[in-house]
Amino acid sequence: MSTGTCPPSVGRPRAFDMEKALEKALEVFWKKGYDGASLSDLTEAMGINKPSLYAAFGNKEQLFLKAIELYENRPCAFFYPALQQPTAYLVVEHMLFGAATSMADTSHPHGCVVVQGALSCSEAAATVKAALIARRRDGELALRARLEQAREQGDLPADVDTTILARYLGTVLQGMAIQATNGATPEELKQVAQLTLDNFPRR
Amino acid sequence: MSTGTCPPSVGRPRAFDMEKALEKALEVFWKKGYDGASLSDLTEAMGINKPSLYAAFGNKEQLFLKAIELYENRPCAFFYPALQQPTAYLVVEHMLFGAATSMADTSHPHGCVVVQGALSCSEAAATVKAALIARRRDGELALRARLEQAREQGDLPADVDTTILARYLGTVLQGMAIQATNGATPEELKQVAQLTLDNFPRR
DNA sequence: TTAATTTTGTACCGATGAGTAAATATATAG
DNA sequence: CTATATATTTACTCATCGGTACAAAATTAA
Repeated sequence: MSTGTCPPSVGRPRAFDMEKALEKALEVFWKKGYDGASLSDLTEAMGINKPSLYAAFGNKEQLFLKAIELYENRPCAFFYPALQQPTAYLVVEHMLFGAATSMADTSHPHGCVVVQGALSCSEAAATVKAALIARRRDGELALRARLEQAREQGDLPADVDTTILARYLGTVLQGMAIQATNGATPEELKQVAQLTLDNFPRR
Repeated sequence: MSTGTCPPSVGRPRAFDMEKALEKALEVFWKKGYDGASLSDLTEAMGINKPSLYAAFGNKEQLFLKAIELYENRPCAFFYPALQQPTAYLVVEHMLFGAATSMADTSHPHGCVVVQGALSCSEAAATVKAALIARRRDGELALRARLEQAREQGDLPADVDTTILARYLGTVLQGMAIQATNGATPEELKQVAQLTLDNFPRR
């Protein structure tokens, strides 16, 4: 039962690049959301037709989930890599400015697909909505753990409540996604990032 | 040309309360978003059938816009009333805690329909998306004007950039809407509000 | 060459989307 | 009572929705 991503050795070879197609699907979901993205939108952008899409990715829901996975693992992703920074301040600085840069980048849709992919949505999107909420919570928990580690190492004041601080930072980051869809420029988002950083508790 | 909301004196009287029906429509749009809310969802919640909806409200798009208008004028709206507070600090305090209370209130859908009603959406929703963006920007501009007035009155430090501060506060408020759809409790949102307020520049 | 296997293109499925035509019901004006 | 005006109900329109059946095409294994 080798259900991996490796292509089978026998049979007609796939005529398109799954990764490229998934990237295109991600852009559609990012721009239009799960409910707003139709299969026609998707197949057109991906350059394939429906049977190919279903054979390769399952269905619309699974395609969305795979697109989200790609989103968080792409080179321009900013959240998890920022956690590797050596100090809490640098972690947050990288995170906030990475968000400002990425979310207003005009080479792809504005904002963050994890925030806006299925926020208010139909019942058909309930599964993907739950998956996105879980991703947002996981991110917040990972940030909290990183801040807690910093606090224990004396890198943050001992009286800081890292749960609240992580939730606050998640709130600002998620708000920046909305600002980006409002049309905020990278500079405007960076001003928000800087103001947030100015208030960040230092050792 | 009296195209007001006053009912005509002749003809069969309307059998439903337009305001009540609009309130129900608002709840549906709030929960499901513009794309995710079907006319069946709407007519079922409103307790009327489609021709009545179209006769009374025009079409889905106009119904949405009227629902948004109702949303901002309802008694539990917190944004514009907060601007009436006598000091910048009190304005922001009322705004943040009003948001924390309202957005996690379980008597209606979580979050804010102006934020999440049409964030990522289909082309059919382009008009309402633009309308929501305009509302968010208007709110931010009104807050900026209030902060600027406070600054001129010496109620805020003279070196405060009210444009950036208003954008930052708008970002936090919009992020709180996302947190609310994540399932954050009123208490959790109030902790974010308090932390934001702790950093607010005082005279 | 033949068999087995997988992808592709076309053409379709039933369900649902937003929106409406037309008949009926209920009111007021004269 | 009659005429007019508006609302309601039912049944419908056409387009699109997500998803699939089927046959042709393209590959490897034997």
